[in-house]
Amino acid sequence: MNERVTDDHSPWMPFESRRRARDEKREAVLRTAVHLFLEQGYHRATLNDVAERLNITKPALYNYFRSKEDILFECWALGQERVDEIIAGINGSGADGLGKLRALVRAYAATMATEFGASMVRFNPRDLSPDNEKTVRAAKRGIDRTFRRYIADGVADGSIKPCDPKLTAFAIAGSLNWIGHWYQRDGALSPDAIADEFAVRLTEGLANRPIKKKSALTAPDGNNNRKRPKGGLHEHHPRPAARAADQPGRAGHRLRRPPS
Amino acid sequence: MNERVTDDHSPWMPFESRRRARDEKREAVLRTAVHLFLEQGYHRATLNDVAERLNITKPALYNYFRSKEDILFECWALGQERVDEIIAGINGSGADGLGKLRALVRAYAATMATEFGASMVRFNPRDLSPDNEKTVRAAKRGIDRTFRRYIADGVADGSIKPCDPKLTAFAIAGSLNWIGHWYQRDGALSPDAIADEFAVRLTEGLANRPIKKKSALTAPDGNNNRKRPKGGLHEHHPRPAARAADQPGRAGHRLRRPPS
DNA sequence: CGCATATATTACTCATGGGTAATAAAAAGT
DNA sequence: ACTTTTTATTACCCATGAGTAATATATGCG
Repeated sequence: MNERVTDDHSPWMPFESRRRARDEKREAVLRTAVHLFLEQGYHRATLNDVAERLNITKPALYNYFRSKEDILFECWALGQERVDEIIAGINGSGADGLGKLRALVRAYAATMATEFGASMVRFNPRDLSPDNEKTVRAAKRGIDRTFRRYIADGVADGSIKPCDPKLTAFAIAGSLNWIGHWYQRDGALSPDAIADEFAVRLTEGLANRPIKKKSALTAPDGNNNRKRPKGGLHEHHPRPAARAADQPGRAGHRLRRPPS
Repeated sequence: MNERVTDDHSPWMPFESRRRARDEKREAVLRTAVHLFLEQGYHRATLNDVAERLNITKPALYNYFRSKEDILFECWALGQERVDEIIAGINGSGADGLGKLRALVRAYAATMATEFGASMVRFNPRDLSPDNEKTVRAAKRGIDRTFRRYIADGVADGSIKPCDPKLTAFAIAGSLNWIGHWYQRDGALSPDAIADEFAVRLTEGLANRPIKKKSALTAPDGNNNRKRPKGGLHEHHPRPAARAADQPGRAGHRLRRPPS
């Protein structure tokens, strides 16, 4: 389709750069929004605040998102996508229960030190539409199940001392989730330092063997992912067109898109 | 003053019963409010909701509280008072570092399973007036310092293995605070069961000696305090009088009172 | 009873902020 | 250059809900 590249300029450049510019702006909105939502709370932060900080005006935001709630949900989704990647990576590794648990603790702790990660635990699901709320709650249960499964696996394969997987998972996940509440991105502790410390401390009481090494497999990007969580952040997001209620809330997962 | 008890009815009865009735209503407002604030979030729950559930109307609430924010703050204060009592009790005990830490973990966990306890970690301090926000943040720092101090004491007296008190305190407090997010008061787990389990699990990795007994001194009321946290809930709270801005936000701590 | 005080109701005000309509200013395409 | 599409702006609308004024109803009390 349209492969007439007769003259010397690729006809794809404009399309591509336009699409990229759009997604970069979209991303900038989410980064600004998650920052303000965490700083002031979802209800106190206004869309005017978000727009003003981006040097645009409120209605411009509606070229990229359908509603304030949509923005909230997309912020959450970026954090969740990161966690999904982490879990997929660990499931693919051949580690035993304790190894998988340590890897999860480490990567999850680092994620909680990002703003999109913190949004997963500091946003109130009740502020979302019923559909989006269901999606979020299901994802939270999924994370909880993963913790419990790794623990149960470890008990089964002997790498973890016998314990109640449910309460143990709550205890560990609680410690990690709380990072999203106290971590100051301008403070002294680096996300990696916290992640390493927690990976050791939260599992040493459970382990049947001493700690060997920081399993690096679970943190594909070694650095802290401050600024622009590069996960699945570049995915089209076509555009709203003239305003007209059309698409429902959104499909199963990912491939979210604005109005039109 | 006024001890003329010439006729057969104590002149104190009416005053007293009136004052008590008032405080009971005040308390009922707070219990309803904390429930709705936790269930729907502070901003989604309206004062009409609170009033309706009490079979009164919104303006009636202003006989007991100066503002919605005042109600929010008082909910938090009840949870905080309970924690203050717990810490005071433990400080008075002669236990060593590990003993004090275990006692705190146990009592704090049980508190987090109450609605007023959960309000301490689920309410956003940013929703409070600047003064009240300062009070809350100071109290949070105080709790954190207490955890660190008990841990440092334990390391010093040999009852706790060497560790970083700061991160260890964050880890333990995070686990406990998270209880306020997941605990369902209509679920299977009793607050005591959770408290016992957490007291053991969160400290076993740190202890230099095995666990001996559940230190009962820190939980004065053995039962779970479902319904009406009887702490410092009865304390006058005079009344608003005809509406007129008068008293400032509130003094140092406790002895809070309505408008005028 | 009859005065005073406390408590509650009905009927408002009014600031806030999400969302939209109409339209202008850029880019892209031809 | 001219047309179309995308992106942004200005100027609104309007639902919501906190808080208030005026007033009515209990309750206490001499």
